[in-house]
Amino acid sequence: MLLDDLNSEQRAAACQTEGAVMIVAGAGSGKTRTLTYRVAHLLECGAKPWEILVLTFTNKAADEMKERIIGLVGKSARYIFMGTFHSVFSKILRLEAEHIGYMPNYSIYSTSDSKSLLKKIIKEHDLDYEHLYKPDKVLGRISKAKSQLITSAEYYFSDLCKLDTADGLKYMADIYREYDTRMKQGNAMDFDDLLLNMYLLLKKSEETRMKYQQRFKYIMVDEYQDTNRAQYIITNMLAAGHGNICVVGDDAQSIYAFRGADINNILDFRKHYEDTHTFKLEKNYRSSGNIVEAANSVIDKNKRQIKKNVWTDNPEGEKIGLVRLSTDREEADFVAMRIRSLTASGDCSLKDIAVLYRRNRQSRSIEESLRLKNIKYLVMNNTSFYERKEVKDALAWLALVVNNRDNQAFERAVSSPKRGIGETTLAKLNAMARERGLSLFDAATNTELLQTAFNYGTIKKLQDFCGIICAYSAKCDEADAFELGSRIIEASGLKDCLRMEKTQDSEDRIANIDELIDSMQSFVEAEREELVNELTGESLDTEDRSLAAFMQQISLVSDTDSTSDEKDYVSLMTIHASKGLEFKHVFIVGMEENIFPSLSALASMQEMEEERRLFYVAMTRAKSSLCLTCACTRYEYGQLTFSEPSRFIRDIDPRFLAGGEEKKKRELPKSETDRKMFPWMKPSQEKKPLPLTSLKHNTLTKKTAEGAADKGPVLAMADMEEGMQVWHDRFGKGVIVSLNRDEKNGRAVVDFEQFGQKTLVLLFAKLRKSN
DNA sequence: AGGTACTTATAGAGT
DNA sequence: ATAAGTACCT
Repeated sequence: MLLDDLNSEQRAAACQTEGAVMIVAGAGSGKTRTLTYRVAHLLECGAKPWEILVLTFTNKAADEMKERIIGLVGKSARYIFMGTFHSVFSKILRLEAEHIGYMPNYSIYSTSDSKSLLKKIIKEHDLDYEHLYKPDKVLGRISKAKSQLITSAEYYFSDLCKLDTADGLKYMADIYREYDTRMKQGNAMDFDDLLLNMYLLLKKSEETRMKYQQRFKYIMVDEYQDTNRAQYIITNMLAAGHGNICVVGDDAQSIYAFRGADINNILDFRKHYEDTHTFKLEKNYRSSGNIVEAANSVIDKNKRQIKKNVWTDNPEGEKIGLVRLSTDREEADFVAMRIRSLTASGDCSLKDIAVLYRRNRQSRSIEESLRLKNIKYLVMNNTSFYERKEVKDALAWLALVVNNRDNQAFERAVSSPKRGIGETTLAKLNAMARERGLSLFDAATNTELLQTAFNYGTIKKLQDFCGIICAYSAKCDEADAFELGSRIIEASGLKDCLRMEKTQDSEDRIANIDELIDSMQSFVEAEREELVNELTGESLDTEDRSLAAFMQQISLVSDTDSTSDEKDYVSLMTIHASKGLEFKHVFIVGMEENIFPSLSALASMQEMEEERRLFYVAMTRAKSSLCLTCACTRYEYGQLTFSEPSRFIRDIDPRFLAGGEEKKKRELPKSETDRKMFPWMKPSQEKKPLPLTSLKHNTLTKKTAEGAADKGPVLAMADMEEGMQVWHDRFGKGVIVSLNRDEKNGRAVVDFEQFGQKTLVLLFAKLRKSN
């Protein structure tokens, strides 16, 4: 019997197929397992695969779950509609495009496409794109609006717009509107548009809404704690007919508030569905007793959370390792060495090991050390492959063929390879096109128009280019992605250019383009296989082998950058990327203030708590061993910087930390120069790394008024906010508890580390930002 | 138009 | 350290 593999609470959750269900699932409590069996159970009870919609947060999670369900119930599970919000919605929007004023072949703009369009708009309006209206910032605000389902037209009247005005960004709304207009003209959507437009589609057309409400009879949402308002509303809309919606989440693992995730969704869920069946999975099957307890002791420090009792009956296991090294290089070497000894003992392979870090760039030093020791590794990174120039160029050609109106793609494709169309020509063409509301492509194919501004040579160049694009666009409906795509890339001449260079670098670039072509081939073949299996015609994603479908898919797929063809490798990834995964042995590196927690989290309590949850996520990835490392110094922006151990280390109950026996093996700097660089190291400590348990108190808390000199300038009232860490020349370090911004009588209650709570008159107190 | 040399800001996470 | 932007040259 299928459900025998579950414990009673898991089984109860899996069997509750009807109505609103909320599963609060602690780390390692068998959440995926429960969801998987729930789907299998639904199918057993007679639901059809295509009536089930499962929304996940990452593609990885979706793929993994699909595989597991296929393992349970067989290949019919392929027809379950399962994927990330973005990929599922992009497929629906492709089918329903005309209802919302789009063409089915719309482009999906990456963040960098969006930013470059914004920059262009901001420049055109003679606004300051370097400081005030930084594309990054502007896109962030637009994204925030969209995640709250505020359209560009509504934005003018929104609270967000008032905030902009307060921040001196009075043209934000205009920029948003212009951006929106251009995106529509270009038949393009950004990531947030996929959600916003899905919402608009359901809202606008009752017929469509009913269609999907009836189609998706059972809806499941994974990682519910990381959904934003838009996702909350849309899933409710889809479930509005039958009310069969099941959400799974853990507030302690909410780590995407920065991207608009709203923890209130979990809380509001039970208000929205009055008779919600709630299940709590608290038994941890993953980690050793020590790890579970240590992680609990950390998350306990957060104030805002739903109380949970995560427990395990796994053996206590090893204590958590803690090592401080002198430099980031040594930290990396240490990790590599430990990995060596883990695998040498024979009870684990590289696949069982992960190195986690807060920021992508930290992978560098780790990679170097691993390479040096010949340890195979794989960096799970979202960008690297598709951000490479040659890949972007090739993709621009493909994008332009699929969607002629894609101006970003036009600009990139027309100038790579170089064909004598430069800045000047493009500027003129841009102006011309905008004046008439045409796309660059349409302008460039309009001979009469061109003759008003360009000489014969330029016109010829433009039209030759457009001719190639046109020829392939005409074949979009007949040829599949691989067939068409590989021909376009050949015709682009990109590879020919590289071939002529004949350098190692150009060889690599060609290989990258070939890899892209390979991925088109496997896209086409994967789809083909599905077609052969069953022909119900009911599943939305079985038939589409077109280049347009390929382009939309890869825009939403994060890439795993392969540095190794081996199957056995150490995994390197950010903590964010590690969510949902587990490893026998986990290293968390860079456990340092200003890295983890990150510098920008210091300002608010909310962000600090999110960082702590992130640490909780990191710790709970480990099954049997966990090792934390930090360095005294590291290079940042090419400059040597000094670090203190992370405050999160203090959050761990010392009972679960290792004493330091294995650390004796490590040697610390002994040379004369090193001694000068690390004056705080006493000779006796040089024999072994500093045990952090003893170190943390003196390093972290010893900080008195003498540090004031290196503090920042005195804060203005407007720059203060509750939860902010501040420095007072007399009372030292503290946190703002409450704030009254009255101009003359403004006061702040500050909780000082060493002096307790004080009320300060802001007019006189010189508060500085503390780090 | 396009290449090269110099300057500057920069990186927090990812669909 | 490095990518991106600018100034200047061919």
